[in-house]
Amino acid sequence: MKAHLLYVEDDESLSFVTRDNLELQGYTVTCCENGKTATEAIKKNDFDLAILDVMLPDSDGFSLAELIRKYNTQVPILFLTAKSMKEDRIKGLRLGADDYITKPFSIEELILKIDIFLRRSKMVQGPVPTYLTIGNYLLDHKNLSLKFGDGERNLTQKEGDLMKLLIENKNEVVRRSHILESLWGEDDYFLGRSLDVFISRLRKYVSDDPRIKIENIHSVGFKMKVDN
Amino acid sequence: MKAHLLYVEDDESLSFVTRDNLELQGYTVTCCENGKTATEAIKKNDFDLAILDVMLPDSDGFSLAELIRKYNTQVPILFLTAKSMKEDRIKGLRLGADDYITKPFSIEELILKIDIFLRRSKMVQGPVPTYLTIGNYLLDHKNLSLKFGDGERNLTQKEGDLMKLLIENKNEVVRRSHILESLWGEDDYFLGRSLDVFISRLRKYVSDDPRIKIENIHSVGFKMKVDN
DNA sequence: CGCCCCATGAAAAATTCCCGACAGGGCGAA
DNA sequence: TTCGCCCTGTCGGGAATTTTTCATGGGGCG
Repeated sequence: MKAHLLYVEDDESLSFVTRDNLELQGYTVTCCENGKTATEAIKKNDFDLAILDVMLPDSDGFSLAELIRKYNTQVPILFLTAKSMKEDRIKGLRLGADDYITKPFSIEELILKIDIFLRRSKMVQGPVPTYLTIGNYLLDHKNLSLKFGDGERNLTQKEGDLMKLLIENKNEVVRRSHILESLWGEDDYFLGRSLDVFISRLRKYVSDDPRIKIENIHSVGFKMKVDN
Repeated sequence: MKAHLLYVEDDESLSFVTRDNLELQGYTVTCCENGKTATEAIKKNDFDLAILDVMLPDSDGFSLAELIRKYNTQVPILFLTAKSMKEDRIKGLRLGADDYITKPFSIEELILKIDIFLRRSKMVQGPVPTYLTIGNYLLDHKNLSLKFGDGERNLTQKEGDLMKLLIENKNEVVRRSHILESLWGEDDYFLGRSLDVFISRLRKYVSDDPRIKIENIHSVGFKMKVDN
């Protein structure tokens, strides 16, 4: 799914280039040259992100931001300011803008910022973290290794997967059925016993840090807890 | 819950003031003066946001950012740069930084940015926690846990379900037959005795808050009452 | 007063979990 | 191919937890 951007900018020669670049990046761009058309566009569409020039012939970016916020309190808004005026910046940020970019800007920087904000709103996938931590343990799931202090233990695939699942849901209940389905693909009584065995093994592995507990929730599942 | 910030800055006179201001804003701040201590802090803690000076005596903000990203691909990272060097900016942004602030910066602006990023990362965090409250208790039905102050107790499925039912109808009568049918699926004499046992147990669980009472309505059902 | 309902502790029953021991089988090394 | 190791799954029996049942006593209501 392509992200849909609103781009309001009165300088046509600039907007033409910028728009082109953004579309090359795979975004759908709605371009407006003044406050009036922008207002209409805002009313008609749902955007994933808005880029607003502060100075417009018949309006200004701040009013547009306010309007956008009436429809949606979440859309990231980026302001384009000619000078880096501190007052402008702060006013914009207060209104719920997420960032400002001072002209002249490099298209590369703009695209990076757009990605950052879209990533946060889940439109763009970020990379997977290399390490997961719990207490003083460090799980490197890709390499199936569990480090503690300067010690290190290799895990088997299943051990690693289970550990990952528990850490990703630390302090929350993970249901047996959920574990069985994501690790074994099915859920029957005997696999349940196998799971118990793995849990028992993991308990041993993490027993060096007394703050970590893998609690059983009777007939529901497990909860990996870590005290502070 | 307070947000926990990592702040890496080698200029002590600056960091002292900044830290003070941030703490006044209600943040918990871990302050580091060099790359070494920062590295340790990153390995040991989970932060909600990181503020990194680009220039450090023994390291630089970029390496720290890379390290942080190995543990967590989501934490917002803000860079502090002495000059607004384009190269620096872009390098930082590529590494997954979320913004940069050029020194000298106003504390107001810093705080605004922090708020923006924290707000955003909270929103992206999984679904809104499904808490039900009664008095000073907090029921997380999905995780079968009942919190009171800083204590927490795990509930069984049935206990949790019953608690939920009562809280959802707080200050209203819930009929025995209704409870039995929604928790046990049927309504006979012995299940009724079981229900009594559960009610009795829940009464104990909520006895830390004297305002909460589970009243019996003779031959009708129960009412969970909370005074003000 | 007498009957039914409720409260609650205790004990029994049912279910689920734990974990040591070990077996089958995959896989690499010799 | 055979051997041996390691991962995984199976088993058994005892432990632990949850749920039901039971016994007793109190209290409301007609």
